[in-house]
Amino acid sequence: MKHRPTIRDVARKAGLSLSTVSLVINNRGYVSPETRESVLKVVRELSYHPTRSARGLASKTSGNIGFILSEEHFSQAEPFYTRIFLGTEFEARIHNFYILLTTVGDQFDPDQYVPRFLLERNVDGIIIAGKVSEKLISYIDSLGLPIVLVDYEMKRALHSAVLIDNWRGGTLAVEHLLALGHRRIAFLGGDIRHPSLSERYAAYKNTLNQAGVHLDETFEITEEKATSVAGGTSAAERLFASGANPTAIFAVNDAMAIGCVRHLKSRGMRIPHDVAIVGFDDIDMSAHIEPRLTTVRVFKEEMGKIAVQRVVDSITAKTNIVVTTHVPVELIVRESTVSAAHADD
Amino acid sequence: MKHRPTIRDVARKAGLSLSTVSLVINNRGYVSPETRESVLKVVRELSYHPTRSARGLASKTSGNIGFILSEEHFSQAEPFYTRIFLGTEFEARIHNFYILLTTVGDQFDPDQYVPRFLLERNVDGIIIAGKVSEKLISYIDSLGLPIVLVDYEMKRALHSAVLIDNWRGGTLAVEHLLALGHRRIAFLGGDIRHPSLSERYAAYKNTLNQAGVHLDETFEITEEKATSVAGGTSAAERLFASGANPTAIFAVNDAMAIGCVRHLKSRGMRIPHDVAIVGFDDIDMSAHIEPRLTTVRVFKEEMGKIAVQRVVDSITAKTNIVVTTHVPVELIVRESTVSAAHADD
DNA sequence: GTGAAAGCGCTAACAT
DNA sequence: ATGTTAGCGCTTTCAC
Repeated sequence: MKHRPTIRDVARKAGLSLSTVSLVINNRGYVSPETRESVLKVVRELSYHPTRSARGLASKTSGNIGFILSEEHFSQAEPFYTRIFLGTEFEARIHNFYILLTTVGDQFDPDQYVPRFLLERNVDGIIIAGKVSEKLISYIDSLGLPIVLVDYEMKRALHSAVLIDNWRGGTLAVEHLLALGHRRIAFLGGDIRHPSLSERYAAYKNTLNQAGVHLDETFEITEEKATSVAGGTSAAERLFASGANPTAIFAVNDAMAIGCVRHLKSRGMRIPHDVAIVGFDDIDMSAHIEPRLTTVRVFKEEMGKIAVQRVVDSITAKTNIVVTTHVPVELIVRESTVSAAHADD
Repeated sequence: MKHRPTIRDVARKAGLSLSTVSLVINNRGYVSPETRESVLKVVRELSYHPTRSARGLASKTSGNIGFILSEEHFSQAEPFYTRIFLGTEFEARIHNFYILLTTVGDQFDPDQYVPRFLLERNVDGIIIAGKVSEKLISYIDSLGLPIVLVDYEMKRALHSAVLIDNWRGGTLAVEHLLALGHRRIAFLGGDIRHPSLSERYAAYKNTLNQAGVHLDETFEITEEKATSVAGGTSAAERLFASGANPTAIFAVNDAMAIGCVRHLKSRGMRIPHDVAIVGFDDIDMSAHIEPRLTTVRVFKEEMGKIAVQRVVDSITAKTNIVVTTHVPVELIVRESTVSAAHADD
């Protein structure tokens, strides 16, 4: 026998039929223990392994999970979503799936461009990270593929989602600043249309309210386009240009916080002495900038793992239960707040 | 017609045979322009797309490229290899391939564990990042799959490889320190068995030699197990514990450089005033630590892209040309060397 | 240039 | 519990 063995070879050598061998291999149906054992023996002897394509064609499954990310997140190699992606890769292997990555633009027009793995029927389920066009989501729905959203939710919860506990995170961050005695706490936000970010903003306002701190609109920067390092710098510029004099800043994510730190340093301000800063996400960099950044840790790999578990559940169980998971967060106190300025009112 | 169209539907509607349609779709063989156009018209009308599994079964191709990474690199989410991986994802989509990621342990025993995509014939070519067991490489060879190595090379160049120009990088780094007036330049290395690292070490020694600087063995730490941040810290400890008093340090990679910076700071030494430091790799963090790290930039995404191009070449051309690419490097001068201490001999 | 026919290797009814 | 029989949707000789 020259070429690699097929299920036929196994059946022949075991003196059984194709279907019996198939049942054993897929661990399905009822096969007597003796028969099963003899099949497995031959499988071992021939070191037989089913071919993915053949399986796929016959069973209409691919063994793949599609991971959809927005173009900008991917091209920037965003440390946040990259981590989530790596988390899915990790978990996928445990469930014997592979992850197929693709990116999509802001807009979605099915006549224009559709992720290839959807057209080719090359995925059994989809994980979507971050915000994408809702048209795309309904398109995928129409294909009957299970979808799990990560760090994004739609108005009506028709899909399983893995979300950050943004409300709690925002609350923890602001409470931390309050506990340090701060009262003039600014908010540095970006594109607040993303549900994760708007929730952090809401938590900020709520926490201050609860504490009886007057909300000052000049302390809130909420229309910076990009929630990036550059966006953080420019938001900080605008904040101080407006004459605001906060003693603490809650940045909507670490990237903005880092940009903000950069700007404050350039103004000769000392952190946390003059201004304390809290970020959100706990990206790798946060622990390495000077001063090390106090932030709200998000378990990014964990989110990816859970997303895979959910989508695998939907694929295998064929059920349509919608499960929304809020992954807990953790306040990580570091040097950007630790020796906080004293309250001044 | 309820379900998605097959090549049959296209053939029928176009009044042609399956094979003709297939030829058009695959852009192969000779089909008259009119026929071709009429096929494409029907394809558009039905919005037909071939199914990957069916194609794969018939043509014995998968449309996937396997990416093999060592377990430790992956689990640590090593920023270096992660970037290379993202580079491959990026380029793969351009060539209509998907990347399937897997990890392998240090040892390879085909009777023990073989990457699933190899057993399932689910990849058309392989990219290997970093050092893996040579047994694994020969095993893949025996399957007849093209291999491209990234940041690793074997004694005899039987495989295409995408390599860093480590020699030039090491030379640039040390020359930079020499130009700043340093003479007592230490080397902080890790597991020198990795060809990339040993080459950096060799370049270090050669450059000092060329400059007529005496090589002092107490200035060379070359048996630290891990080339990690922790490894850098411990290597730096040992360096100074031995009584060495360098004015500059060339660390074999940024992770070690960062660990070294950490140790120097804890000793109260000022960088670059007391000791200047150069790293290698230019991982993201390097630009964000304090002081910002002078380093040798490696174009990691670029390496991933080139690797995909090479493996796609081998897959499509079916040729066996071995191409070794040395990706250029770039010295990035930052604060960890910029106001260097003065030469003292 | 185009068509007919044979299979790629497997799964999934349906029988038995 | 195991076997028989059809395909899954495509590519690929080989005729014509």
